[in-house]
Amino acid sequence: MQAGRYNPAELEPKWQAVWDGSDSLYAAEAHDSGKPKFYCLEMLPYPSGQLHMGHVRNYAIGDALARFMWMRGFNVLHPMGWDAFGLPAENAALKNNTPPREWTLKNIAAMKVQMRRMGLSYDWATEVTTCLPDYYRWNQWFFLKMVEKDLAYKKSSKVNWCPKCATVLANEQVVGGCCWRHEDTLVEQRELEQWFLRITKYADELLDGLDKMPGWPEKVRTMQKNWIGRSEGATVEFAVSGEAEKQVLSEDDSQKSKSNDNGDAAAKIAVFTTRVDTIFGATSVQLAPEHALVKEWVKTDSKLAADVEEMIAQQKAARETGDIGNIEKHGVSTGKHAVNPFNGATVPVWVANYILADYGTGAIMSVPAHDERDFEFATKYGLPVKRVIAPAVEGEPDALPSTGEEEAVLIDSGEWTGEACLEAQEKMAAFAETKGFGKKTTTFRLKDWGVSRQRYWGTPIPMVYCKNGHEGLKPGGIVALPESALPVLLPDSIEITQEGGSPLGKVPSFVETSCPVCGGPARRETDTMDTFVDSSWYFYRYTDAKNAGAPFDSAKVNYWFPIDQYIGGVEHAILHLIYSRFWTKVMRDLGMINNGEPAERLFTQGMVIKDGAKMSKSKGNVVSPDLMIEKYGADATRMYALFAAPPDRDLEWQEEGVAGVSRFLARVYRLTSKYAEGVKALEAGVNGDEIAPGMVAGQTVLGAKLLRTL
RNA sequence: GCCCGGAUGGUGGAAUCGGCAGACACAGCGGACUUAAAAUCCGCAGACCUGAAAGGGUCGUGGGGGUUCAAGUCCCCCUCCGGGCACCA
Repeated sequence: MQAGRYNPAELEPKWQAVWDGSDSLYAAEAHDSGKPKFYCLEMLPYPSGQLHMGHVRNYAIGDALARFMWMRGFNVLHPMGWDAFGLPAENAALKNNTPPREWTLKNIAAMKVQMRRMGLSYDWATEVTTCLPDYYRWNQWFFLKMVEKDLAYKKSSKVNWCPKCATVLANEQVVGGCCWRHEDTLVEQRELEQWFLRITKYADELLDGLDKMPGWPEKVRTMQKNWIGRSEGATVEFAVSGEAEKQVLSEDDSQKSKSNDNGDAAAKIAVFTTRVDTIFGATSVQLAPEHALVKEWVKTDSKLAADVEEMIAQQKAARETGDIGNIEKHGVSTGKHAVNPFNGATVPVWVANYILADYGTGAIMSVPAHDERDFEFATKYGLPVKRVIAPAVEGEPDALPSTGEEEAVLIDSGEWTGEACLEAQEKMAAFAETKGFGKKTTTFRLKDWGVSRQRYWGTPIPMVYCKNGHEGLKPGGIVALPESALPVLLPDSIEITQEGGSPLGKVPSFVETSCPVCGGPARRETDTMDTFVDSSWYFYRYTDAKNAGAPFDSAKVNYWFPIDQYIGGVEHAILHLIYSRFWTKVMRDLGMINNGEPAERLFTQGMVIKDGAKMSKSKGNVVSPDLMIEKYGADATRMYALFAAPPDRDLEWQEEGVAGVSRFLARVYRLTSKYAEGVKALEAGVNGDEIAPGMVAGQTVLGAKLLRTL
């Protein structure tokens, strides 16, 4: 028998047919198999209809690892699914007049064919498709649980609106002021009634957990840390002098409203600071233009009203040119004054464009001597600068503003003079609390997750609005459906529009329903859930994908979890990867799972680039995986993706390199074929000229390499 | 501005704990096979100097300093490129 010629076009389909034919080949085994388990997971794709090189790289890495662990004798779970809800299906519907459901399922089928051609070792018996009712009904189920636990609530607030998507976006979906799907489209602010998930309840745990996750890249942990943005400091109340109005609180600060019944209490401004030790150096108080007190004052001060309006307009303009963050500091005096409760000093109250309404209390004390921004502002407007931290070298004052060294000591600070800054921070906050004008406070940058979307192709929110508006229920007659009413099915053939409001609102058979409490007429919620809800827990469903009575069986999840290796793009660092950590903690608190973190190890692979730029249609540098497979075979394509650059770095796609890998595989094949006779003699029954393809042989080596890298 | 990466031949990159820099591959060059070409196989290949050749020598991992018997690798300073965050009080 002559040495076989390497012909992937012949070889690969043959073996893929063998693999497809044996269902159990890559199937995970039962929990009592006695083998150690290994859960290898790649982020599930959106079924756009076309696999791109980024997918190929992601899945080649996961596949090599899964096979490696499988061959080492682990019980491996290596599933795949489809993040199948989302806007592109609606856009396609508008464009081609194809229903989103049909379009999506067709794409899934096409991509599955591509994945099989890639020779990826998925256990298709555990496949999850998020747009099918047997999956999304559990989104609804979780939502009801969260309503019950007060983790889901509805409120009116300023939200991000993408005019192209014609829907609201979560904060995490706004990238550089633009929509995450439309990087050239600026997000607008709109005031809307929306459902929110109380992710902030877990802010501390989400943050502190990051330090106990050595298997996650430092980069991702840092991004999450910054996103959560915990600041420890204090709030201190400055009384507005000469005011005899009711206390006005910033909008988010509902807790403090108790001490509000005293009608003649002076208006107070609560400021948040991380450096309460420098309060003796405060020479003004600065309010955000949107601050509640400012809204009061402009009613009787038309000059102030005009100035503030202009400030807001300027900010909006800056946001539109992308210059927000660089605009010059700018402020107007309100003519009012406030009293520093620590030393009784009366300082002017200003409105300034660099104060954010939605961070802290929307108001600060300005300490120009020890804060750069305050210094810049004070210099511009001639406000006094008062040093309260001793210079590092006595008699040689360092340049202002100075934030103080570790050992810095306070000066000119009344009874705290001579205290070390760090200690003074603690003591002064405690003092303020005993005196009732302040307290230690922690604020977060993280906001609750807005999950309402004014779109059709998503999970219906299982809530109704009773027209009778019962007593004792949430305001406005908001009624949660009973579990027995699930799933709330998405109606099938409807007209997709992109005008204001969800397309579901125009489907009477969907909207009109009855109240589960009184039986009277009711209107369904027509917004759908953010698609990031779907991907927040999909990897739990893989362990028990066909369960019709529950999202999953806890025993199965507890066996497989945590995910041993999660692999995907870094672009989800503060989207999917923070939402799914939140969801995991919620499920843990519902008693459904043991573990509080979903993944032991996370790997973020680099981008695939071509001619120095990320592959994209607009740049015209897209390389089609299908074409590569056709020309060089799946093995060469995959092996090149693994070999040509370290998995965590960007990979420059060079077709000559794929050709080189293909030649390498041909050599391996010839070499093995040459010895096939001997192998045949040793193992009667094996076809000598049909040595298993490079997929297995090559990947043992690459798997070992990968493990070291991961 | 702040945080995190990165910089090694013509090219992608390797060097895992401080121990022969340039693995492997692409492109290139020479040879074999062929009527010829492709494919395949064998070989050469960091730069510079030197030698007829075999060989010998000097320099060399973005730049500058340092530690060490020994530095791509550790320390300090700087430049450039990529990414993230960005008035967060």
